[in-house]
Formats: sequence, C-alpha cells, structure tokens
Amino acid sequence: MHPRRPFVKTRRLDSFILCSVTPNKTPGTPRRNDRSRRAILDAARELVAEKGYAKLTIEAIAARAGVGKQTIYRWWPSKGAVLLDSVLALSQNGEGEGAEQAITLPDTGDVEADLKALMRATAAEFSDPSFEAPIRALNSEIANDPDLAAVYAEQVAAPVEEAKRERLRSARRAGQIAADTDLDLFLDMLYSPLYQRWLLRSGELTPQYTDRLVEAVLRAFPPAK
Amino acid sequence: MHPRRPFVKTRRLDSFILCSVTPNKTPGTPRRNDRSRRAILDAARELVAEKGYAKLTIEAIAARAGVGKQTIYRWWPSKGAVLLDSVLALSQNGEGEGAEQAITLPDTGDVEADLKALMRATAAEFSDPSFEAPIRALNSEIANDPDLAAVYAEQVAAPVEEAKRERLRSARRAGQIAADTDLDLFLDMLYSPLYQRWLLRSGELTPQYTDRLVEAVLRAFPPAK
Amino acid sequence: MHPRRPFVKTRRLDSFILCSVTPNKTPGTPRRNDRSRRAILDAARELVAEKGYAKLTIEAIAARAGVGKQTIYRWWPSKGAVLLDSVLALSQNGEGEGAEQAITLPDTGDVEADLKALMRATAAEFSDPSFEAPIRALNSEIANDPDLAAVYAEQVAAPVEEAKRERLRSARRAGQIAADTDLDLFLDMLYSPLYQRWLLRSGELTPQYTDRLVEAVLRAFPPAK
Amino acid sequence: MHPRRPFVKTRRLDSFILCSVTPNKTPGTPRRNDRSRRAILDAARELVAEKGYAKLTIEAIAARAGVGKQTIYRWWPSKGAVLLDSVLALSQNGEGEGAEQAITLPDTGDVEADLKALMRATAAEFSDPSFEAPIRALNSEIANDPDLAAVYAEQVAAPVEEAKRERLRSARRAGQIAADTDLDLFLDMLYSPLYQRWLLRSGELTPQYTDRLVEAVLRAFPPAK
DNA sequence: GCGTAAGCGAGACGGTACGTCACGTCTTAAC
DNA sequence: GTTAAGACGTGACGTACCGTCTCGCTTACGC
Repeated sequence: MHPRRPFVKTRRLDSFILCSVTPNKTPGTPRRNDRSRRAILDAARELVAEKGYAKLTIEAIAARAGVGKQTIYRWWPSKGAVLLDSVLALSQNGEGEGAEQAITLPDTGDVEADLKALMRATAAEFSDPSFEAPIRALNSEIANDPDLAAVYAEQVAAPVEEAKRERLRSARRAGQIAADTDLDLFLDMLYSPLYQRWLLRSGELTPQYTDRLVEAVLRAFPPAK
Repeated sequence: MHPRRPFVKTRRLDSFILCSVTPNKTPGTPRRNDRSRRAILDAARELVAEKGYAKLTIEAIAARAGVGKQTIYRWWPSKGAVLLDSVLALSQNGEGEGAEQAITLPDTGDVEADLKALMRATAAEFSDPSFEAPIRALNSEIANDPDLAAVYAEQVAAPVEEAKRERLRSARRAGQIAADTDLDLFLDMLYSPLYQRWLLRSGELTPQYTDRLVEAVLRAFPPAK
Repeated sequence: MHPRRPFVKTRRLDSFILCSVTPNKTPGTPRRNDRSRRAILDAARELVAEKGYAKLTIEAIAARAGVGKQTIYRWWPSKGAVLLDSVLALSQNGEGEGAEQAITLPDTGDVEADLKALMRATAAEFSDPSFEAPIRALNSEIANDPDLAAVYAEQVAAPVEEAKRERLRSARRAGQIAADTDLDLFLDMLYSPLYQRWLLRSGELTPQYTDRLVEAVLRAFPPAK
Repeated sequence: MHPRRPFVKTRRLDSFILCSVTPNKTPGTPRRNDRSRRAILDAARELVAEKGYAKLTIEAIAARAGVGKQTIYRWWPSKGAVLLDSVLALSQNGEGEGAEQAITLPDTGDVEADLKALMRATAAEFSDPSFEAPIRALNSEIANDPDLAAVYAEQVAAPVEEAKRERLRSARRAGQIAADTDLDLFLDMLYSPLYQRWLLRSGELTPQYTDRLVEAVLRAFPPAK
C-alpha cells in the first residue's frame, strides 16, 4: 500500500482478531500529510460504524475528513484498502509512533486456561460494536478481492498466526499437547468455528461455547501418556 | 421472498455446501412468466462468473436475460436475493420440477469413511469454478445482510444442517462417537475450518487436509471405552 | 442534434442576429420529457446571463433545472449545443408550437431607410443584456467547434442570410443598388463591422455609426446612372 | 502583465493580423529564468496547435515545458495571458532581442495596389495552420475577458491600427480617397469582412474575395472629382 | 566568497466539475 | 394487459485541472 519501515518492538496481545502496523513516513520521497491520513482513516471507521459498509462511499469519507477525494485515491487503491488501513490504525492507536511490533500471547504455563481466556477475549472483541461493522466489512472485501486478501494475510494475519503458533509450541514443549500436533490444523479447529459463527451469525459467542470449543480441540491433540 | 408451497420429496446429498428449493408456482396467484424467471437466474449466474460479484448489476442481468428491469424488481427485493435464488436453482437443476426435497447423507455405517468422503466431495465442490464466484458473492451478501442471512439459514442451511445432524445421530447410536457429543459443536469443528480456508484463501483444500481434519474431530469426541 | 420536422410558416424579422427552429417531438421513437427540456434551456440561459459562460457548468444547469445530469447528456453532445438550443428557443418563444418559419425583412421600397432601421434594431439587440452573454458565449463555441459552427450555419444563419439577400434582390430590381451587386459581399461589408465592434468591444454601436455604415456600403454599390 | 521597457525601433509590416512586443528583462528587479519563459510560451503554442484551446491546460504546459506550475502562475495571471504572450513572441521571433518596434506599412503610392497586397498577405496569414489555432483561441479569450481585451488592444491592436491609419492618411493626402474619409469606418469595412469569414468559417478567403473587397471599399470613399 | 533569499522543479493538497454508470421508479408502445 | 424498452431524478464513481501551498535545490546578489 505504501512504503513501510519495519522498526520492531514487542507488544503483548490479549485477543486474536488482528493487530498490525502503521505505515512509516519513508523520509525520502512522498511528502505526505499525516493529518489528512489520520482524518481519512478516522472518518472511514466512523462512517462504517454509522451507516454500514454498503453505504460507505469515498465521497462521504472525503467530506467528513475535510479532504479532497484525490487525496484518498492518491494513497489507497480501493475502498477496501482504506478500510483495512483504518482497522490496522485502530488496532494500535496510542502505540509508539510508526513502530512495528512483535506480538506475544500470554503464557501462564497452563495452555487450557490461557486458550480459554484468549477465546473469551476474542469473542468479546467480536461483540464490540466499534469493531463489528468495520471488520465485517473488511471481511467481505477480503473474500472478494485476492489482492487485498494477500495484503491482509501478510500484514495482519501472518504475525498474529505466528504468535499463536509460538504459544502452542510452548505448550507442546511443556507436554500439554501431542508432540506431533499440526499447529495449523489445531488453530483452524480452534479459531474457525468462532469466526464462522460470528460471520454468518449462526450462533451466540458465549463463554460456554468458547470453553467447550477449547476443551474439544485439546481433546483432539492429547499428549502421549 | 415469495410464496412457496413446500412439496417435499427425498434427495440424497453427497456434499455439504448447500442444497435447496425452488419457489413453486402457487397455482392460484401470480401470473409469473417462468421463461423470464429462468433467464434472469441464468443471466445472474453467468454474469457473476464472468465479471465477479462487484460488477454484477441489475441492468446487466436484465439486458442479458432480455427482460425489463421492472420484471426483476417485481419479484426480487435485492441483488442478493436474485443471487441466492440463482444459486438455489443451480443446486437442483434437472431435479423434479418445483419440488422440495428432504435431504439425507450417505450412511455406510462407518462414520469416519463417510465423513472423509463427504469432506472431500465438499472441498471439490468449493473448487468448482462455476460454484466459486456465485457462492463467494452470496456469502458476502449474507454476511452483511441479516435479512438475507435469515432466508438463507431457513431455506438453505437448516435442511442441510439437519441432515448432517441426522448422520451424526446415527453414528452416536452406533457408538462411534461419544454419547454426549454436542452435535453442533462437532459440526462447527468439522465444517468451519474447511469453509474458512476457502473463504479467506488461507490454504489449499487438499484431501490430506480434510482427512486429517475428520480424524482430529473424531478424536475430540471419542466414544466411551 | 435531434430530429426536426420542418413545418414552415412565415415570420417577419426586424433584426439580424438570429432566429430559428425548435425541435419537434418526432412521434416515433424518443419519449422525451418536454418539461425537462424547457427547464434545461431556461436554466442555461439564466446561468450564462448571471455568471458568464466561463463559469457555466452542466452541473449547475442540471441543478437549477431540477434535472439529472444524464438527462442533459442524453440529448445534447456538449455545453455549446445546449447553449445553441437555448438561444434558438429564446428567439422564438411564444411562437406557434414546433413550427419552422420562413423569414422576411421589412420592405418599404426605400432600401436605405429599411437598412438603417434594420441596423439600428440589430445594434439595439446586441446591447440587450439578456442577449449579450449567451450570444457572446455561443460565438466562442462556434469559433472553436466546427461541428457546432455547421449546425449554427445551417439552422440559424442560412435562413436569415436568405432573407437578407431577398431584401437586397428587391432593391436591385428597384434599381436602388447596382445591377451586378455581389449580394454576399454587400452583406459582409454591411454586417461584419457591426458584429466585429460588438465582439471585440472595439467601439460603440451608436445609430450614427450604423447610419454611416449603411450610407458607405450603399455608395460602394451605386446603381448605373 | 509584467514590467516592460519600451525600446523602440522601426519594423515594416506586410500583413495585418498582429505584431508586438516582448517583455524586457528590466535589469534591476526580477531574477527571471528566460529559458523557462521561452519553454512555457513554446509549449503553449505547440499544445494549442496539437490539442486545441479547449484542451489546453496549465498543467500540460508546465509538464511539456519541464517547469513547475508555480512558475507559470508567478508570471501570468491567466491561461489567456500566456497565450497572448506566446502569440506575441511568435510574431517577432528572430527580431532584435527585446526591442519594441514602430510599424509601417508598404507605401508604393498606389493605395489600391498596396491594400490588395496587404489583404492577400493577411488572408494567407490566416490560413497558416501554425497561426490558426492560437489566434482563434486568443480571440475567444479576448471576446470573453475584457481585461485581456484591453491588454490586447493596447499592446497589439493599437500600433497596427495606427500604422493602417497612417497609410490611409497618406492616400488621403494623395487624393486617392475622399478628403473627409472616416478612417476608422474605412478600416472596419475593409478588415471586418475578412476577419469575420475566417472566424465563423463562413466562406473562403481567396485573393478574388479580398481584391473585390478592396475595390468595393475604395468605391465607398471616392475622392472628389 | 559566502550566507541568504529569490526563483525554481516537483508535486501534495482542498476543491470543483467532468462524463459515466447504476440505481429504483416511472411511463409508454406493442405484442 | 403484461412486458420490453428505456427515460427520468438521484447519487457515487474515478479522473482531470484548478490555484495554493510546501518542499529541497540551485543560483546570483549584496554584504
């Protein structure tokens, strides 16, 4: 989307949905107005929340941000890209200016407890109305735009996935899950049902549900006795 | 969407994606031109496949179907509804004219073998390019339009879900899975990972993947020894 | 610009600038909203007079006319074409619905008196502020758009020119100007100086000026003694 | 437009369209890049000839001239002013650097012959395609922008008009035209028809036409016998 | 001979208007 | 008597330029 200078520092994550990376004013070329950039991302998020993604228009974003349309088209290739960035920006507001972060998940030594906490937090995040609309929208875009999907996968999903895998490796080392556990399959089974329920509104995301899900997944990858 | 008279007959399903129901010329009421209806649904499907859902327009459907726009607006409330119907129509072409069907899944007595076959078939169906575009599109609509989601859930998902549950009940009776298995959780864990991978393009849908998925899910619900 | 059905009737002209022809609802094809058409032409004329041609925009015309932009683009190929039509419509408002007219000029038998009156009237017309702006604008368009120039020449200029020539033929028959007078040259010498002064604002259009102009031109084509 | 120091020298004109004056680097004040100035004027002329005046943009001029937009806005108040200067520059390329010239017209003693030659040359100049587009454009601007019209009148038209009048005074002294000839009216009648034909494309500019025009105008102002 | 202020290229910015597309409603000619 | 055809008001699209505004840079004075 635009040049990024990866300056990594560590950050602890408490849920799973996403987290990422602000662009970084590459000191060389593009003299970009950061006030406008922020205003655009804020406006996009607000408008999605207010009107829904279907009624989100570039013109409305520009108007609310007090910005020319061209300033949006100059820096983002599509409405979906703006939305992606606006969600990214949201996920790290207040963070150290322009720094990438490595992500780690809590590790108390008890994988079941940790995963249950994580899943409950994730479910809560899904229910937060200020996340609901933009992420649902972003999801639609990603499902239909392979380019955006690739950016999302690289910028957003990959680091989070790696953090999840790292936590499971720790559990595997501790003998809490099978030594030959396929971490990706484990994560799919853990995470997809939650995501799917939310996306298709096919059921409530209760703590009971997530707890039982964690238990079932752990049963599927039992350590050798 | 429009009045339906459920006239049920039985049909065997070999995969999971969907299956349903054409509206039924309720003999009394609306003098509806079935030639037009078919032309519209065909045109919608073709156009989604050709251009993608984002570029699907009512005007293009009407033009290709050789139909006035009004004829579409008269019978469907939204683009998503046309698409839903067009996918439904596709899923049962060649079937007995205008009849609803009860659905059953294969039951050889070996639940693992049956589920592996089912999941492989489902994965194959996801890869069929003539299903790919419209279903992906339909999915976006459903994720963002709760009304459509409700119709989908009732008309499409419910009967399939019931068939899946029925097959699992049979397995439970046969002692192949735990007596206290939560069937919905079982199905979520089985089905969501596949669906999710496809939707977000986050991985290949290989037979190896589906087989290992089935095995893992079965391990999570072991019958009492 | 659009189909016209020429249904001619006679009309007396008292000045030279222009006069022409409304389009005629060709009964066949285009079901055109005449209320919109009129509103557009009126709005165009008003806006040119208010803001000047340089600041005349299609959007402003559409807005003032209470009409969609597309309705303008549907029927006129360019801003200049709208303007031409709007001036044409103006030149014959109140005239018999949709009828073309043949034009005749006053003929008292005294060519000098008639031409002086005609030139004074024309000069007065040029000074009318409600003609000033649109005609000046139209002129620029014509000077730079050969297509529009052709329409103008055919629809507007030709009938007026013919009427002028006819008046001069009458004078020639009456022995008031030379028998071998080149009518086109005569008219160029009579009319261009007036037009030029107005267009380039290079001098006042006083009755003295037009009178002396008429006298000089008549001196250039004296009848044989 | 910008400061000029009039340093006059004499120049013989052979036609009527225009002639004038380059600005002059007033040695004290503005450190102006003459290479840029020339590049801008050249670019403007080329682009008008290539694309037409309607599609001439400041951005395109700047781009072709390899110049920042601000450099244009710094020195010219409007597109029309650039165009005027570019035409002026054209009319005296090769002339002595930065010098104004007094203009004289050929005077062989035979006013009819001289005027015929002059009008033929002028007509030829109008037909030169490299003059056609920019002058036509300039004309539109002048017709719609009184400020520009004033600059044009003062810088371009006035000296030429004076030269024309001077030639006619000579003819009047020589008794070739009437002693009480209104020189401005004479020039209007001589010049406007030619200009008008060209501007509105209402007829060819042949030598026959200009010759007959000269003859007719001379007939209108006969010397006393 | 060395800052220093100007002119300069580049181009981002807030805007306005463009000409096009599709929407959903409506009217009409013709089958 | 329904339907295809398509005009209509509406509103968003993505693009082109506008005229203003920084940016670094170079360039030529004036101290």
